[in-house]
Amino acid sequence: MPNKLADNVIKRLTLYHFILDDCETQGLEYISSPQIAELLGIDDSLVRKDIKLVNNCGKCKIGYEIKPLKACIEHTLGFRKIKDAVIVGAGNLGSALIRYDDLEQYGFNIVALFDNDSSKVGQSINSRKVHHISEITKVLQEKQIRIGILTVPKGVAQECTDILVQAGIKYIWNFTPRVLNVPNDVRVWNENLIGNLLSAWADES
Amino acid sequence: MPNKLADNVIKRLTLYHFILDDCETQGLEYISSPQIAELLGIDDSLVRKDIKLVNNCGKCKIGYEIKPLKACIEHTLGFRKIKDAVIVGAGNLGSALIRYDDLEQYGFNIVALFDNDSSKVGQSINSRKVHHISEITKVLQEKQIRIGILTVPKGVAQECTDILVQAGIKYIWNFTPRVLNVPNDVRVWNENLIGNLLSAWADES
DNA sequence: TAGATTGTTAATCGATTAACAATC
DNA sequence: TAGATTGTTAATCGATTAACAATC
Repeated sequence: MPNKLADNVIKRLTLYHFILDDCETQGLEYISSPQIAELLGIDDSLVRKDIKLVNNCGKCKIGYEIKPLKACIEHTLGFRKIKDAVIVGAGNLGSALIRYDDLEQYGFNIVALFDNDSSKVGQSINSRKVHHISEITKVLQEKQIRIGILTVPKGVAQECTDILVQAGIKYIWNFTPRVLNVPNDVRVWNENLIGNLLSAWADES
Repeated sequence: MPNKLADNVIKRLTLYHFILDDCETQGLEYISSPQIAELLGIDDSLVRKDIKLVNNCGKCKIGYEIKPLKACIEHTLGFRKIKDAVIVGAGNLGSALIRYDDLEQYGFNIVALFDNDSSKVGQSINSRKVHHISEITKVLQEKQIRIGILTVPKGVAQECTDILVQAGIKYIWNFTPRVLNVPNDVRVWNENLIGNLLSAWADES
């Protein structure tokens, strides 16, 4: 990534990519910034600014060419670069994520799952093996994995985090309703489903 | 909700609630704004400002009393108010969400699921019935439901959205990698898992 | 040409951070 | 008292919006 983009920009670029992918499926060739802005309820000049950051140029009166713009976003956000990750917690959410093919399409490769339930250990979900949590250090170090997805019950969230940190994980995608305590060199993304849903719903008086 | 709070504030308040819940489990009685700020990597004055918005008062030198603060956040964000919702798409993600007990704890009550796969229709998942998508208008209007959770394959996302809108849904929690086209009076929250994960990972050079 | 669109600068807006008096 | 903390105002920072010349 050339210069670090702001989080908001990355999220919007991802949404633009969804739109472009959809347009491409429909066989369209061009799209304009007001069209994108309208779909997302944002200002069209913001769309143009964002697109400028991925080094794509539009054409006056016509807009942006869909295929190259899509490729620019993919390149800038690193969709093509394979990012290995593991899932800790082979429960419902963990199982759903490993079957969520879109993750793979955007470059995230789930290598394995971990759980402490011995009835799950040894099984395969979507052709990925479930290991016992005690094997985590071995597997992570063998495969040099830096991204961990945490989908365990909240009661063991911190305990599992400590194990992940110990094993050398640097990015934790946290689906538990818990705030995790980690060293400074580990980055946590709190998915915070509850907070997102509540803020969407907060318009309701 | 007295005055509409900013989305960022709502998300932070939810994270504070996670922390308070954890502290309560540990039997703690007080917590200070620098302690909360440290856990979240934000400024302590921001924490105090947020807490002021839910009408809770701290004590100099001691901090905030955990139980009442937790209750204030619950009241302001409406955790206690039951919010009925339906899930459209009884696949892996939909099935995982209906089994995700934390949603219920924060006041979201999933009433039913809908799918077009006749092998799923009639079954129950976590004691909620799976209906055929054609029944949606009937069920929604019967139960006055305004929140829909969309976990269908992206190819049918817009089609299902149109059905939801037709049936009177006003809030859509969108888990598909698609931007949905809706009328002005319908609010969409794009969960955008991909964008969130990419922005967490974007530090990596 | 007239009109729609891009690219870009300036202005605005809102959110976060810094600072500090008041309190216990 | 000394020190830690709250509550709050002012300053800063960054993100979004408005405006408009250039382009086709």
